[in-house]
Amino acid sequence: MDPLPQLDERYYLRNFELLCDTVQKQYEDLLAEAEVLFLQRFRQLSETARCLYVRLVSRVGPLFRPEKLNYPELGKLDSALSELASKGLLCRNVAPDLTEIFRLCRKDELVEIFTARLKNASRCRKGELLEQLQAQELSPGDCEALWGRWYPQELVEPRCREVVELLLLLFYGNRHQSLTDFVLSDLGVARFHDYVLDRGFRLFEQRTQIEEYLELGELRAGFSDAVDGDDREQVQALMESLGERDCSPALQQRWDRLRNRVARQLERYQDWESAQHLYRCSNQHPARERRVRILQNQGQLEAALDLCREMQEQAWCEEELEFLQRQIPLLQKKLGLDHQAPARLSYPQERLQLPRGEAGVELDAAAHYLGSWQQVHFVENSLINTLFGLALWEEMFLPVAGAFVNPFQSAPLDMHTQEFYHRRQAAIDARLERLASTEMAGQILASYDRHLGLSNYWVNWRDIDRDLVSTALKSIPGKHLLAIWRRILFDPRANRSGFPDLLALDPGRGYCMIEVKGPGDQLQHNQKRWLRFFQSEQIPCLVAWVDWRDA
DNA sequence: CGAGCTGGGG
DNA sequence: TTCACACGATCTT
DNA sequence: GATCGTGTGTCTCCCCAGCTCGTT
Ligand SMILES: [Mn+2]
Ligand SMILES: [Mn+2]
Repeated sequence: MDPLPQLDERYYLRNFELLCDTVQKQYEDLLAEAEVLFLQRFRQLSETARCLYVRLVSRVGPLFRPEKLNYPELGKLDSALSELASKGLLCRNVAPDLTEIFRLCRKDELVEIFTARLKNASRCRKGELLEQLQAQELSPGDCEALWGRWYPQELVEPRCREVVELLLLLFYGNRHQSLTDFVLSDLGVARFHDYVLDRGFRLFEQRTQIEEYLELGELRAGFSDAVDGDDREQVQALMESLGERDCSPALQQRWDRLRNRVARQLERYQDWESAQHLYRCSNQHPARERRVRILQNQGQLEAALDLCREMQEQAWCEEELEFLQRQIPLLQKKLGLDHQAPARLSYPQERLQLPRGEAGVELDAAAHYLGSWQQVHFVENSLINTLFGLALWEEMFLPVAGAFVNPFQSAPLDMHTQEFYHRRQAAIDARLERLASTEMAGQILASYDRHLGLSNYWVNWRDIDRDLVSTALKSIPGKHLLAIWRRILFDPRANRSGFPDLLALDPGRGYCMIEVKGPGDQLQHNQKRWLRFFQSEQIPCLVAWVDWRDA
């Protein structure tokens, strides 16, 4: 590997300032007063103070012990801390609660602080000590007193974290990327296709859309807390706010996914009414499937069947359709109606007796099939998806309006929506046509060479090397690949998974995709759908049912 | 004392 | 946050 | 036996220091 390049000493400050400038240019009219004020104050700080602030908000916190901060490039931190405090960007002398004390201190320090209240301290784990103290229900005052006696200095806390969060959201257009994306890019760890950034496009056109995104994030975090704390009332409260809330089209999917998760939790609490209500508000699979199952479990079979019929009019996705094909005959049978058993899926299969190996069953099976094939690769989804990404690379990064909003994207924003194919239909059709009519392997390998190492949501550079791409293309007919890619395009989100474990190859002669099933494992729904498709396209595949042979 | 985990860092 | 799997409970046998 | 629900591992780059925790 190439050595990583050196970064400028204060790279993190440059990155943050670039981010601030970009957001301000693009979104100035949507910023609230507090956010504008933050940017003003931040810019007035000395460079050292700005650096320290960026360091602190990039870390977990929320509180810090100043003597533990170690930033040699910033020199003594006292004046920077004072400056931050005087500009309102830092709180000093913050009182920590019990959990925060545990985060800030090592175990031996905790024993010093709480020595009188702890038993068997040396034998207990840190978590057990925390439980001991929590059981004693120290008042905040007690806690503060003990802390003050032990720690003579002031804890500090950077302020306006939520403003920084908002700036990140506006810059990236999501909540999972952060300043580290700059670093990874500068270091060359993550490199990106040279796509056209659509700075004229704004993901948010009104303040309310920003608020909605933030609210979604808060409710999601609230749900996570509620589940962790097994807090049934909080889940109930979430149900109320989620049911009523009306959503912008852009966020509808995410809201519905959260509704589904909350409703699922209500099911676990056996609160069928609330769950039904929330599922009814959701237009995202598996909301309707869950409603059918709830009705069925409550014995309301007619209602369940009615809902199934309604769903059949317009199924939301293949998975839902298959659910209906299984469930409708079942309900009819229970109701004593005429019914027709669903057509059973048939596919090539065989049983294998193998000695138990130490690695996964897939590798044992792969070794076995090396007896009849020249190569066997354990690739699951990675190979087909990589070929898909290589085939449609240029189309993936076409400058479609609103597709690229930050410099660190490995796919367009509409990748998972129905629109992805439609917006690029002419280009994609032309590309597939070209791949079909002229030598496909050369074009795909050229894409491999041209784009090697660039981040692409579909392409797995680590596991799929050039030889494998080349051999696979020699062995799999282009017609098969085109059929598979068309099916991926039909629903890129659902159809990017479920491929068989193994690809067996005789280079230039033939291939077979083999799904390995160990004892007790069954075919997943997405695996069954691909198997059915392989059958209809006469694509060679096999399911190998393994059990262990005693050695 | 050392294996293993976490958070911070480039 | 995804994907595949293991395992146990239950219902469809 | 099939199906369903739940929990788990692995993973988002790689290295290092500091820390935890269980073993000697
Ligand atoms: Mn697998
Ligand atoms: Mn398998």
